[in-house]
Amino acid sequence: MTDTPVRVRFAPSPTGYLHIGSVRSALFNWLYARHSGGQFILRIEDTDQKRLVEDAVDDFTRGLRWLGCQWDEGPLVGGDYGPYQQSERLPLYQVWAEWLVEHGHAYRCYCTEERLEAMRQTQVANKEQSGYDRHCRILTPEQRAAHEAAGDPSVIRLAIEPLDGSTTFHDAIRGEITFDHSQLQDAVLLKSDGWPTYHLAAVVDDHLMGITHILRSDEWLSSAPLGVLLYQAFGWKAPVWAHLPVILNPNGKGKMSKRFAVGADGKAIPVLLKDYIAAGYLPEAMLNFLANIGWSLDGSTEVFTPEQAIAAFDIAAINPAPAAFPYEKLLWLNGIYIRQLDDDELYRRLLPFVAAGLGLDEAELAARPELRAAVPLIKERIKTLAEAAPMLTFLFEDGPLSYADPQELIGEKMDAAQTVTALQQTAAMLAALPAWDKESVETSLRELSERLGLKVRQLLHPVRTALTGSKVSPPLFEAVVILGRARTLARLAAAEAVLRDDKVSSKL
RNA sequence: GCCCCCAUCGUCUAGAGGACUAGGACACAGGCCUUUCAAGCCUGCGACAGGGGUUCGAAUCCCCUUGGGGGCACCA
Repeated sequence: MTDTPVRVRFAPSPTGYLHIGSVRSALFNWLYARHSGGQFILRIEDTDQKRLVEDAVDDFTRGLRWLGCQWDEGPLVGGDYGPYQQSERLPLYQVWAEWLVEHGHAYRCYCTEERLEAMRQTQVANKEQSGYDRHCRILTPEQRAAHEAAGDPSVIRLAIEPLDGSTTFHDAIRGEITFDHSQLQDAVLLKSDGWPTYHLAAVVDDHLMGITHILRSDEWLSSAPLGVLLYQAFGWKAPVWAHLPVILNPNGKGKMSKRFAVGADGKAIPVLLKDYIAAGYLPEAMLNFLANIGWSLDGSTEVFTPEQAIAAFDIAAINPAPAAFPYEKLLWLNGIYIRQLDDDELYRRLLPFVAAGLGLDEAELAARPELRAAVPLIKERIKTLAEAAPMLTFLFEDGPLSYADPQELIGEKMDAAQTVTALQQTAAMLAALPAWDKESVETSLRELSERLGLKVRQLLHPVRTALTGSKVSPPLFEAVVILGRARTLARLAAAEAVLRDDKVSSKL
């Protein structure tokens, strides 16, 4: 345990919606905060004005809450270390950037974009190492005065020092990591418009907000020494760094991009949390799934609660290797969680999805009895909430079904005539049934199949197809009950007629 | 190109020198159950990237090679 209370943060940039990889980073931070009884802070890093996406912050807060990772400080909830939006903290960064200049750890650079671009071109042409040539680092006081007098715009750059040294820091997942200073850039800390870059803003905020552990994506590893040097320059106590392994495309090729990901079968899969939400994944499944990428509860337990994860979470146990996104496993897990829900709860969650899938108004759907009755029938058959609607359309169709291929109505090892007879008999039997419940329907149909000398599956095939429009459907006896006697008899008659017509036409 | 990180079944992982005949899970294949499809249960398939060391002993430690990933902006 640490001597000071643990404070971790998730600091997304509102340049896009919540990416599934970011969500994993947020989750690990949250798990660690809860594990150690510390605070989880949400901070918005909106220093790139050009790429701002208007409703991104809303997407972040909704996504995090959907997952169940509530932050202790940040947007919507406040806190003692605010504001939690970097655009509202500009003076802070300017003050600290100035401080660095005054203390010789940073310097103003007056290089124009044109000069920088020309320098890059030359470096590429000569196959030299790329990077800023530190032109303005060695300006004389007179030269600086001249630039200032001329009103030339400037940025503030970090002065890497010593230039021939190296920086070593400890990563809680990977151990000691050393970077030679010859590889480091005199990175821009404050842009010419007075806004900070990530390097400055993150360090200033992490320090001012009392962040003790920085768990962030592996992509930041290369710029970590900049952060270390900055903490040193400021004379601040450095936090613990832990760089989380990146998540790769499911096919293992390249990291999952902001825009799309490639599945194992080469097809695209969603990358944004909101798309997973819309596809009908459960938050409890998503949390469980994400926690299992780069970390595991005990190596053998696949399904576990947030409480279990919190209790067992350990930064040092995180696997440093990049991981392909195991999409198939998410689907499987989601199915597990769906089956764990009780029927009323599943019904509640299904409502908006089925309404959307069927093109019905949610209130209208809720007023009907079919969906609630069908929940137990589809529970074991869906892996996402969105998959329910297509299986249930036959229950909400009030008119006759269309049978694209009448041949599909014909039962196994049966002909059209036999099928017609079977459908007729079924209709007659069901019409006369005294009670309309599952047992009565099942008993009568089983008896009928015996009487007709058919296997149950043989009889049920045409009945199923006639009633549902498909060879595949939820369990038939229950479906018949939900469908009701009127629609059942109407469909049986319609199917029989279609088969007759088809038989006639094929004989002509 | 340069720097950094990583390396166990197809995939997610367990394994922190002897308990490894390398465990679990997804996927896949077969079987059972069965009114279709599922679900469930059972069985099977399947890995320590390669090469050198260190050690009585290496998946575990070191080195090299190879492979994969990430980063090299007035973006984060």
